[in-house]
Amino acid sequence: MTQPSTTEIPPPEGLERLLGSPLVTEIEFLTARARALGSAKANALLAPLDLKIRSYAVLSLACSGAAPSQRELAEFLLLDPSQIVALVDGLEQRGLVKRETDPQDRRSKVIKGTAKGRRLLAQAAAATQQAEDQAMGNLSPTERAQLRDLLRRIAF
Amino acid sequence: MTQPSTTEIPPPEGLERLLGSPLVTEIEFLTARARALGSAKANALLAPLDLKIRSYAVLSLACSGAAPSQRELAEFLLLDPSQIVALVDGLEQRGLVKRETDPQDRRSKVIKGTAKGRRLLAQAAAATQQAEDQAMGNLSPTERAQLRDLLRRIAF
DNA sequence: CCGAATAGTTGAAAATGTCAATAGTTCTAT
DNA sequence: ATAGAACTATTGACATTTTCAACTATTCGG
Repeated sequence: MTQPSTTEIPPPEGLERLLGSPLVTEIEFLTARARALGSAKANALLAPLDLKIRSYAVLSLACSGAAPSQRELAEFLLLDPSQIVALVDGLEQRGLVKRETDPQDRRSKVIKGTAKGRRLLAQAAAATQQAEDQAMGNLSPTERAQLRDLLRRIAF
Repeated sequence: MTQPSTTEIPPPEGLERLLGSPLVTEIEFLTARARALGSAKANALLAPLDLKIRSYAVLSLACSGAAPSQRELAEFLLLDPSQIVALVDGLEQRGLVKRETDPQDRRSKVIKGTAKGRRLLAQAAAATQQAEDQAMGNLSPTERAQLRDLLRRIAF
């Protein structure tokens, strides 16, 4: 005796009921969900290159020409300094980045991408670009630009 | 020439240099950073109520009237079902929600907020609202609405 | 020069995420 | 009607991530 058995339309997802919840109006929830979906996709596309979002971000900044110190990476990526150590260790062992002690301040080490690192970054950037395209398939280029700008203003 | 070092101007944060990095144009990175900042703030404001973002989300959905099953919560919050068990356990032990086996399908358990749960939710919602206000202080009400809509479209 | 502060590193503990196995229930196809 | 497939919640193991407290080397301020 199931009520919606005979001629009722089965909901494709069944979660429409929850979409009306007040939670869905909260930016915090929406960013968390968008991030979870996006990073899952990006990680999947980066996996063939033996990178994750984290290591990709470090590699990208290392190759950007900005020559960030590990402390700067930690602050920028909102990670604990000890995590940066692990990430840079991994990339350095693969010959993708190198540590250089800053002559100005010999406590700090500047992270620079190697030629090999830049080559891998090119592929990785293509992968994340693809992930972004998939994630934002619903949005027009204008809307994507809008979203980028709005996010940038709450992310810094 | 990327060296504007006319005089030694110590930057207030020092991270401006990294803001020009290509990484900053990637939505994935921006949502991750926005989410990290936002959830840190929200968690801090929820801490006095002995809630975290996760438990708050479950409580909110439980009290929404939608009477979600645990499987639905898992899918909606993009969490493993086993994590839902733990979250609901915690809330149930505090008398904030209750489990009811669905008469329609006795495998599934429907989560409903109690009166006590709704009272706490009211305070918690105020806290997250405050967190959101702080996080989006830079944005006008119109921009906030825009951001919400754009996020909603990539989050589902 | 000396003490305070900082950058990187190490290691441990706590929190999260992931996954496989299980019991009870429902569904599907004979 | 029933056997087998599929699904829900649950448990427990295991990996990953997060968080934090030391410790060394170096720089900074007085």
